[in-house]
Amino acid sequence: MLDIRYIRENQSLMEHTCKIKNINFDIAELIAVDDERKSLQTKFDDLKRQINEGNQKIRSLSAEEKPAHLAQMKEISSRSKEIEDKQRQNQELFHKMMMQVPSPVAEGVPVGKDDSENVRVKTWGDIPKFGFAPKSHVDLGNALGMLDIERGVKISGSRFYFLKNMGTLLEIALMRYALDFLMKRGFTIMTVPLLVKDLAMSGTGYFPGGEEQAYKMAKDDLFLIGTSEVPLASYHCDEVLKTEQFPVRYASWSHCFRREAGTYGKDTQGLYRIHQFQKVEQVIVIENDERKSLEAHEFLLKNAEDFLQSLEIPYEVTLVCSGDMGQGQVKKYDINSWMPSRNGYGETHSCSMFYEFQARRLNLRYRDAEGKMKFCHTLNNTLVASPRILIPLMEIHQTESGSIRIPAVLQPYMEGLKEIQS
RNA sequence: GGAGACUUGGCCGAGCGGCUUAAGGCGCACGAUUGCUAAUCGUGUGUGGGGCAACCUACCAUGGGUUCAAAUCCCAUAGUCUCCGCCA
Repeated sequence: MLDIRYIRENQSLMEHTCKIKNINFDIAELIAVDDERKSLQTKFDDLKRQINEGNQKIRSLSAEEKPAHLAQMKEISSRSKEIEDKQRQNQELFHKMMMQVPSPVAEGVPVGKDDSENVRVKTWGDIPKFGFAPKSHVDLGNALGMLDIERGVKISGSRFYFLKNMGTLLEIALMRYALDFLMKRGFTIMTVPLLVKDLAMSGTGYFPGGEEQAYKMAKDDLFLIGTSEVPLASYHCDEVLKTEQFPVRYASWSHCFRREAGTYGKDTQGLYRIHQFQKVEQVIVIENDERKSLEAHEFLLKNAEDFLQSLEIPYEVTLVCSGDMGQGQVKKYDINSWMPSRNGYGETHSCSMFYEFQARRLNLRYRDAEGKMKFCHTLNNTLVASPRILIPLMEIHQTESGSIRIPAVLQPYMEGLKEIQS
């Protein structure tokens, strides 16, 4: 959500933003609704003032004066109720519209229609050349007893899977390594609720719009999180933080659930696109300062890059173009890791910067040095998501004999195991 | 799951339907004073909305309702606590 005053003062920028983000929204209509909101508010305030004044007078009136005065008061009161009704409808519409307004993009964000126009800003690592026919993670996993997709489908349907033996341990090792990694970089780690209320989904910007992608617990009005960004960023909602608390750095390990509606037939191979996965996520909350946001954004990116480098996984970083960005994002990097079986890069990380978009929705504020209330800035990035990360990890480190070499940093988390063999 | 009690500003805590657009205290900020990291006194101190401003207005868990008028009465919901039951 943005400040309506900002929207009014930057109408053409806002219209441009809708266009380049492919969001069908009428800024002029919003402003008209806001005009009505203001005029209703003024009318309502005035009637209320009359009522308050009239009420003060009642006690000092004589018995003869009272009936006439009361009749007049009734009249004003019913008028104020009418206005109040109109105001309620107007507020509802206003709020609904405000929730749809996109954030303008930061300077330097490329304009483009979809992910094909994202701009690569960096690559790291050499794309592996195998002296043999490399296997896919599915073949490797099956051969090494690490996964069972067929039975996952049998039990839960498409896009579900079982991990087994070293597959399970490797995933847990990655999660634990990731938490240690972030703790060393100043993050407070958390285990979070996996079921959240609408306020958290809306507050982080997933609703409205993303309802189809979330599993809903109908009886309880709760939603399974698709990322722990949701509970983490919501953690301080409705609170007023102190500047000494910044930067707030939270990391969590969680399971994540996504319906993947509308992706039928897409990425059906293996562990790339599934309904349930585990992730260690980074979230930062800081002051309302664009420069600090940009710094934090680079910090989050670097954490993920360093992590991938330590796992010896080649990757590219892309600056996501306007059309591929979400409604609230101001700037976004994707990290795509090399996946031999796809013969290309596949998205493994998404690093988002929001300015105050989420903080406004979450009512997440702080008092600045002058004592003024301000909305915070929020950012987030993946540190690692599994089993997707297992794709490059298994495929890149496979050997001719069909085993998988374990990167040195993970070995301590695998009781010193250096290689997964059949 | 059953029964009951409670929910007021950063905190504590008053509050017979109109003199409360919330007393008082604590805390906090600023100032004064005092021979000194304390005491005393004074002033100020919530969050939104409208307005250049003075100012007006809303907010006493949340949402409805009654009334000319609601923190105060009624209904519903949520949360906290206590007791009972069930259970890992």
